Amino acid sequence: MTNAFAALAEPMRQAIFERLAERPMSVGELAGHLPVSRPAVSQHLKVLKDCGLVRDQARGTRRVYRIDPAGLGAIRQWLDRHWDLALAAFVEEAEREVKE
Amino acid sequence: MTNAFAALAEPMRQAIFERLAERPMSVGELAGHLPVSRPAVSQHLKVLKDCGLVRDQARGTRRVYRIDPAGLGAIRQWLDRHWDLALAAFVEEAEREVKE
DNA sequence: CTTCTCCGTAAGCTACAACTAACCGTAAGC
DNA sequence: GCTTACGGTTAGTTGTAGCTTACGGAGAAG
Repeated sequence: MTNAFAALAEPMRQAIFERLAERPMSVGELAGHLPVSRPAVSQHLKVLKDCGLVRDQARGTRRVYRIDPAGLGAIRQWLDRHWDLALAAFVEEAEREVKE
Repeated sequence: MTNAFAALAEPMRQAIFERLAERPMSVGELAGHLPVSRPAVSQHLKVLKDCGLVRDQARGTRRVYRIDPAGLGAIRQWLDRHWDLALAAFVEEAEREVKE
């Protein structure tokens, strides 16, 4: 996947991410609450992990996944940067229309 | 498209969005600066428009597109909500580990 | 050592998204 | 009126993401 945006764009990954936002969970537990198979959840977790959005921890035979706050931070930075740019352009455009 | 996240996930739409963040532009001008055909840009703009991320305005035969700040606001709200959730879960988990 | 549980990975299929080429509609200019 | 410029829409193709099934590996329990 290219960036963290694309990772969270997928609806199923959003659902997984929201579940993990409540509390850390194992792969099987996630799959039990979602309408997809366990391998599918595992693949999604791999994508989220590569983007730095989640972290995994071996817990016996199970593998517990939790959210990595740093991942969301990167998205917020991107959004804030373009948020400011968009607002600046919007204000500038509004001022120009007033002069006309 | 499902949500605004998926709209901005596409790299080409991100490029278009960043161009419009600098200043409003027409479809042909956007296509001239991007490595895709004009219909492709038009289709991407349609997606962005449906998500409320951009607004269009007829300017003679040309059609000028600009960013709609309200669109980014929705994403920020979603992000902030889950940002708080993730942080809360993270802190709670950290506290529990201390007790063990 | 064997068995069971839990998970990751590979192979294969299917569905959808992104792109181009071609067409049509509309506004400006002669 | 005709022509040109600009943009939206459609049809069709192609690449790729997401899913399932099947398999293999690692740890816990007996």
